[in-house]
Amino acid sequence: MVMAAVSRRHARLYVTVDLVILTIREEGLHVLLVERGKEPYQGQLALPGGFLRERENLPDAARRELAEETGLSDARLHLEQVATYGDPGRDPRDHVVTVSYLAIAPSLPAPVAGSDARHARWEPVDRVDRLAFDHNDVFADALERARSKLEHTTLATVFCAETFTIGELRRVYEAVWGGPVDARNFNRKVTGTDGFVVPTGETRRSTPGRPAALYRAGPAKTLYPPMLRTNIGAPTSEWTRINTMRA
Amino acid sequence: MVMAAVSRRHARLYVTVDLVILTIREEGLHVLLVERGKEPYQGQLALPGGFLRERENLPDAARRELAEETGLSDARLHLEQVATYGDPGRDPRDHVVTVSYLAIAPSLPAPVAGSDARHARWEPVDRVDRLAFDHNDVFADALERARSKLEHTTLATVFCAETFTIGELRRVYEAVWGGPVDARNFNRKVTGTDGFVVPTGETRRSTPGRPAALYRAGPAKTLYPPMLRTNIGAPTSEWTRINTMRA
DNA sequence: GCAATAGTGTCTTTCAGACAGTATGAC
DNA sequence: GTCATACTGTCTGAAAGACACTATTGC
Repeated sequence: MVMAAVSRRHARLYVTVDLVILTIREEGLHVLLVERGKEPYQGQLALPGGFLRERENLPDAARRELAEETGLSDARLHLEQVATYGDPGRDPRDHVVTVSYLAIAPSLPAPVAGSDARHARWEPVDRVDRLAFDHNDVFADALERARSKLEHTTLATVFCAETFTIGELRRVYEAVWGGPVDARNFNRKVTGTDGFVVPTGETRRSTPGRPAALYRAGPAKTLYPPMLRTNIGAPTSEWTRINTMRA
Repeated sequence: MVMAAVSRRHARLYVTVDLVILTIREEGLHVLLVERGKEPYQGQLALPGGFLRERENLPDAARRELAEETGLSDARLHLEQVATYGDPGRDPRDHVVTVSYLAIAPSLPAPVAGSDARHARWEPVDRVDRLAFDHNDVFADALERARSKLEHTTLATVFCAETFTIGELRRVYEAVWGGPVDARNFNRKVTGTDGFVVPTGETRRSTPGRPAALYRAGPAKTLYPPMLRTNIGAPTSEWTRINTMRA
């Protein structure tokens, strides 16, 4: 615990917006990370982000950064503020306050479209290790927010394409929560909750197996009662490994 | 919707910390408000707050402001960050970013001890009307955070004194949620949840009626399963009025 | 037929909601 | 005794957890 001298002067500082962009790829839940090109923490991985500009809104800044990094704009995209980090020592150069945003995107066919893909990449969330600055905390807080929101809201549909199967939606929950979810009880809950999903009438035929009915996101935004993630702890390497292999 | 020109320059701004300090007084849930002594919004009510200082932490700034306004320090006090507001137009003078904190204090015998009580006062939450800046939003978000946290955590004990009765704890829920809670089901839930409250063995004798057993806060921090506030809508003036009269 | 995925049905247990009744004090 | 508050007990219904079985495709 370092006791820094606190000045009496009002601080005038830079504000940045950092993004925790989550998506689901074949092998599970991923987060977008960038490799830092300059000091400090040169060469280390960090969350994408940037400075708030003069006369700019916080959500606008987040959307701008998101577009710069992924090429994604408004369409079917979730963006929510998570927390703010203002430790004087979190950036060795200067006192910088950062506001973190959680972004959730549907599975992207292209990896990182129309961006500086040279230094940006999707990383499996359970491989995230030593990020620059205090980004480990920022990331952990945002991930927990996402996990929690799946319990109380219909947010999971944002991870999916326009239309999706119940199985795909269930795999979203499994990927985010990091554990298996009973398919039968999940079906009951999802189809039984008014406005969660609405059937399109179409089906999707794929490799062996019965074709699955297609749905799209319903008007409901909250889940009452919630779908609680009991007994699903940290991704036990056991389940994660098995599931990673199968997928 | 005003479209302000966004500069390309990085903004260098003042950061403030605003506090939503909740406590329960005889007549229900109250929030601490201050009357502004100067422009803008002179004479209007606002949330207490102040500027972040150089080399100062956000939580430290919040604690400092809290001590200045209420005289309360660490002891048995909940403080948590809620959200950050950065609209360029939220302060007419300058672009100021504010981080809001929710503070929860036990019932204070003295109103506002050791502070500039001249301009500070406790206001019933359902009488909060037209606050300065965007403080209506800030307040609403923090209040909703408190209401939600009572569902999933044991936070309600922070509103109480060191020892308390189940009835007192129930009145905390009723005050925060703004509706009646069934005493019998509440007792079952609270005493049946491991680590929520622990009996002290003592009782408290008061005016007519059987003495109530005293408890203190247990080690549990979360409630699983949660205690959901179903069927408790906005404080229907009906219940609020009745309860306000009785108390 | 087999393999693989999709979907339905049932039993049990936990727990919230909705009640009525008993207990212990002050007066 | 009355009044007021504290506490316990029971019934019911909603819903989650834990199972096994049927259905529809490709091969």
